[in-house]
Amino acid sequence: MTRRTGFDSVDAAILLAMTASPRATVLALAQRVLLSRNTIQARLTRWDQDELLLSFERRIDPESLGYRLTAFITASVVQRQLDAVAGALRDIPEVLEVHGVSGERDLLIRVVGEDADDLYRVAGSILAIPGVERTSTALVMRQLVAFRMTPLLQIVARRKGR
Amino acid sequence: MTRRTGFDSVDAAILLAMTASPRATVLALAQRVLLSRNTIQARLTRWDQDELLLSFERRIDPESLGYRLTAFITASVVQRQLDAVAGALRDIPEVLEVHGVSGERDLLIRVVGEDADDLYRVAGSILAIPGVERTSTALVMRQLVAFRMTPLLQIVARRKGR
DNA sequence: CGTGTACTGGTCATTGTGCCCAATATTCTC
DNA sequence: GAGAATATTGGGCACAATGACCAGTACACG
Repeated sequence: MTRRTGFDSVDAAILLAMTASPRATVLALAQRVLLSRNTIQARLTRWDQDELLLSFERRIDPESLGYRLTAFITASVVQRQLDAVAGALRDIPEVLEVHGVSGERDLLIRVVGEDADDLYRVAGSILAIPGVERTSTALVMRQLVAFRMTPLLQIVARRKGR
Repeated sequence: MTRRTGFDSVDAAILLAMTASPRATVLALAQRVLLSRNTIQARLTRWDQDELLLSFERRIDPESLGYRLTAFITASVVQRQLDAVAGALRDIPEVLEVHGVSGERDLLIRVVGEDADDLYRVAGSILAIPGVERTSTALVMRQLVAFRMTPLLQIVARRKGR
């Protein structure tokens, strides 16, 4: 019963509809996707049983909260202290996301700041974490492509199986 | 009327409640935040009038769609062709997000792939875009801190003004 | 070819929604 | 600090949506 599988093509179709109009009711979605209300309901229920959707926080724009600047900071860390560093990063509110990556640098950190000074302060407090060896900051100057999932959803929605 | 301003402390409180339970009804939110139902309703209405919330797509996990690998690709581009490159990137479904950044590299590109081969293919098609000079790929091996907004929300919720 | 799963169309009571109102706080502006 | 503009409140209303059922049917898989 607990499929534990991800989204199938039907899910993708529903997700597309929801992306188009997030406030839509279940009924509205049903006729948009040409499925019965019950089916939609069942899917939705499964989604939050299996926790397939990511946190709502993702829909909150830092800019609307007054954090106008975003930057990506790459950092090299002493491998032994990786977890400690991760913990310290978690304690910095302006750190929104941290990835452990392959390549020259070990961490890719997404941070925000209210303004240039603020961002500078945040960058400083990251560099101050014991175990962090080098950092370099790349300021986001322009959003060329805003986060999107639609193209992939369409692909998944099209492929009939699964 | 159209405040066009971002979120204030009350909004932040509501957003926190919504983050805690995204499926909560307006009534439930109201008593959680200790405000009247009408106030919540008014805020919500304003949010989607002013389009303060980011797209629902953000809540969809690529992994649940079968795209198990994520990578960040940095790229240098011929400045003149920046817009053309951005356009070409937009045509690649696996490209989820593109930022124009300061620093050595010009672009920071978030991509996904079904597996290593797929990711390699995607990286290749980016490198093939005219105007792209160099790229380097950083594979995401671990999520140290998953995207979050709660710490900032709490800060904004606390500060009484605005 | 049989069995289990998913989808359907239907009904039901309950709850939430969107909208209205007038009264009262609160905040802002001059 | 007076006055005006704006937010919040509590109340009420008709309507729509929800979640929960159910039995019948289509479908896919082994």
